[in-house]
Amino acid sequence: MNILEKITQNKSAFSKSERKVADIILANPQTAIHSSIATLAKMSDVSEPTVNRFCRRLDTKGFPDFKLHLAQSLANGTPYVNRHVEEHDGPDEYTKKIFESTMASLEVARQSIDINIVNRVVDLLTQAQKISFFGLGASASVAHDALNKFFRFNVPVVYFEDILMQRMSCMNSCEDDVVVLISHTGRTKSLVEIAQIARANDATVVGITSKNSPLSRECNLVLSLEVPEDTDMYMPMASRIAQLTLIDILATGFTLRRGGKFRENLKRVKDTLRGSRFEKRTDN
Amino acid sequence: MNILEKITQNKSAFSKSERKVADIILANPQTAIHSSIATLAKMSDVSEPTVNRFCRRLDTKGFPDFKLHLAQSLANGTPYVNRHVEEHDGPDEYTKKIFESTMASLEVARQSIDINIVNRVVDLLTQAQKISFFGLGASASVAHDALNKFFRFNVPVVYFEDILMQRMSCMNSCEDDVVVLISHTGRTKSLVEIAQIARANDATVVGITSKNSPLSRECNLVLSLEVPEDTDMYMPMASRIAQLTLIDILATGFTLRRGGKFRENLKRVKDTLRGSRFEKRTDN
DNA sequence: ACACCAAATGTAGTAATTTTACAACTTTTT
DNA sequence: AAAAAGTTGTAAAATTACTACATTTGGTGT
Repeated sequence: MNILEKITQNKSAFSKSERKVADIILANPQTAIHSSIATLAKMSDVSEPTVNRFCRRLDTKGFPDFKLHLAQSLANGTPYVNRHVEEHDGPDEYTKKIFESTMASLEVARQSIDINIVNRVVDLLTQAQKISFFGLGASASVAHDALNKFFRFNVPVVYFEDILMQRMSCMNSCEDDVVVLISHTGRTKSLVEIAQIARANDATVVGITSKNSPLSRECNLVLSLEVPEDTDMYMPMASRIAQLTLIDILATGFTLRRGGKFRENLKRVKDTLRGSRFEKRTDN
Repeated sequence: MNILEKITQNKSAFSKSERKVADIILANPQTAIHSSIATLAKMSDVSEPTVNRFCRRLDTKGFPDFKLHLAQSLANGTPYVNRHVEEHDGPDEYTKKIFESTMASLEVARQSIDINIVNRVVDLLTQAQKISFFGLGASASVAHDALNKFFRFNVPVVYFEDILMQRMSCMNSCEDDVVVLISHTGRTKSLVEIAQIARANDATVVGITSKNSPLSRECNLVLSLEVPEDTDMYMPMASRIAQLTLIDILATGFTLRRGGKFRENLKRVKDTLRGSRFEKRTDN
């Protein structure tokens, strides 16, 4: 995707003159996007068609199209080509990289989401008698967060960390209940079992998990998030952020569906917290 | 900076025909950057010079320059100008808006972070005898997530939801303990009290909270995150994502500080989970 | 070492695109 | 109601990018 990355990668496949062009562009990409093909050719000390051929080699339609791609790469705030954290990275580098990769993952997640399913899940949630959120490990905190959000809506909402409690809760579920199961991989055995139990008791099971996973096959509805996880760190990071954002979306859809008066009620819930807080000074 | 925002802002200052152009571009910016001035003029049902004049009114050098700016704005992940969810928004709109506002908030958060403090906090954490993560309400799930991450590092790590448990834990803390307190507003009374208790017992208190808040004044180190929160929804959304990303950064810094061997250990922790999961089919 | 072939590069002309200059039309003001 | 200011479109000019072809370069086999 990123064209600057592409240039450095393919550099070896370029010809001598094309490499001249590549060097000039990499050295000063900001100037490149504001130059015509003629000036760029002169700067690189090659002919204009060479610049054009260079652009095509990078799978762009031509020079103007190349400039567009380049402009986008520069805009992303991704001067750093590699978003993966490396051994020798200092705090400034890994901070930058983690922010950038998180944002990039959100972008990917956004594109992978099926709006129709979002809508249907919101439908289900608004009509539910009881809503349960279950997840294990890293996804437990996501379920925890969902509890916090939906609790404000004054609907019966359930969350357990303990798998036995989760099972018991699902055994007692009935037709108008919705069980939301969260798992990045969708391979956690006990969650799959819980999905089965919930369905056996006529509850509707919604999975926030990956497509074609064992868990997804047990769900009535699957909100799949295809998030590239940086496996170097051996920790779920981006996937969990995407799940949380999805929770935000469901919660938002929920409040919108309930209408304006409902939102006023939310405000009251928030105001209730005031007693537990220090007042904000009004002099700033 | 962002040209799409600029268009909607200046929309009232435009002439009738220019507004036609603005509408077409706002409706389909992705198409606009790949069109010539002629096709865009035809789509907007105006003449080519009108499009050109439109571009100049937005302080660009001309149509190609305008396309460059537009491309950059789109790359930034900010196609829709208004990121605030509104009453009448459909699922596609609020989904898009929430993703975009979340990403935008991360960008703001990134810029507000003080790398030096990140580095010092990582220092503290690597040297800590015991690490505690406490938060209440929406921040509880962030603390919960931090527990999940740091637990993998094989360091004594503590997390409680219950404020009495939090207090007791802090009373028993000693010099080499680090207490991380998470609160978006920094005005939650009991958390401020916990900070005081922890400090009285010689623990180092790190706050993930906003600058100049009551909580921040009680901390030894403050990682301040200035995140614009969309208060219309009366729910913490973006702030919490930023906090989680910060936790990711601290965890990453922690593993990097500990070196390569430590990371192998992490892999083993992850592998241990395998027994509780369904195997991934290898045929895809 | 020379001839030959293929790949690479440049030249010059062509096509597409954008911009300018000016004329016609609309709207507003007096 | 006429003039002025502002807006929009037409057509030509200028810029810019692209194509076809010619030349050069570098490598390979005899």
